[in-house]
Amino acid sequence: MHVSNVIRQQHEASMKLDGNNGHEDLDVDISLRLGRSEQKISKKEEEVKKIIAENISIEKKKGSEKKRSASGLGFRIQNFEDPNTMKLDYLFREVKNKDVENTCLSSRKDFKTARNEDHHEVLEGHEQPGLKKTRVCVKAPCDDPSINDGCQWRKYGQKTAKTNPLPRSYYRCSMSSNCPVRKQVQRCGEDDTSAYMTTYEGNHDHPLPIEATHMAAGTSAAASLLQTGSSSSSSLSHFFPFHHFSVSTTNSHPTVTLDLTQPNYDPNQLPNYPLSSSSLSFSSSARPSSSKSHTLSFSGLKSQAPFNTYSNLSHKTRLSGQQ
DNA sequence: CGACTTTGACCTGCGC
DNA sequence: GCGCAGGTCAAAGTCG
Repeated sequence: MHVSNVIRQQHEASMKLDGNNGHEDLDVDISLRLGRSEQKISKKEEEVKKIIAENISIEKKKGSEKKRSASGLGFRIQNFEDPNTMKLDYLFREVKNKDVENTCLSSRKDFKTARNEDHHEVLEGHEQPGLKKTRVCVKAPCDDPSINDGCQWRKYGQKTAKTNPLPRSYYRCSMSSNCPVRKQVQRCGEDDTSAYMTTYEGNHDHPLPIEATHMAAGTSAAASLLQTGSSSSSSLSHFFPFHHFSVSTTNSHPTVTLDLTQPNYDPNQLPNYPLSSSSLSFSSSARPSSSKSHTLSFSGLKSQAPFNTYSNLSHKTRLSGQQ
């Protein structure tokens, strides 16, 4: 929503200079969703690609859409003037229309209720029976397990697993009395005190501070990709060139693992993929250890911007916490 | 005194 | 059904 507002403001300013109405042809829609689903879309990947190709040609004839149904799935950054991101929208829409075994998509009713009037909405995930919540693991380089990710957490337990001598701490979000979000923090290795694995589970039921919103957006994006069925790392890396990216399913928990301890990715190695025009990357930095503060930052990448307002927009949002 | 942490007990899912 | 292990509860302790 923040990015959307910035885009809108800059676009309106640009339109004023050009003497046009900024509301006429700008329609940026950002949707994030964190829930759970089965992963059966990948089997239909080829079919979906065909559908995408067919519909893109049809849609180009129709021109830009001013209004469209809320049929997105998972993470979606739409610039309706951008044919590349239109492809992503078609992927979501057609996957829904085809109802790929109707296992990983929310119902139309869900989208109706999730979308508000000004087209800026965070779609809530709807849990389905038989599959546990999607988890997002973030391996972050830091010497303090209490990474400030913008949320307020209350520790409710600690356990030492038999298979792992390192204790695991359990936290729940204390910003709201009924917030279901929980996280687990565990040191990555016995001889590795410089990195912690944080596992997030659930959706916040309350407004988040902007720092936490960025974090939630990043993790939600990763989880949503998992839901779309892009289960292979190579496929996911096309969407999100993270430092290191892996997907696993343990105990029926679909899990996306983001490894921030890996070196920064090389922009020159970005795959030549249409969707790279709207992607996210993760980066992290640890301040001098004496300060006991750590920062997780999420930066959006933009390449080949066909939309002139992007050229002036810094997509880098920074999530920082000080203790 | 309220919020948070600690920690042993308890609950629950899963494999055998 | 049983036992194990992960996850959660809740009372007691700690801290500001």
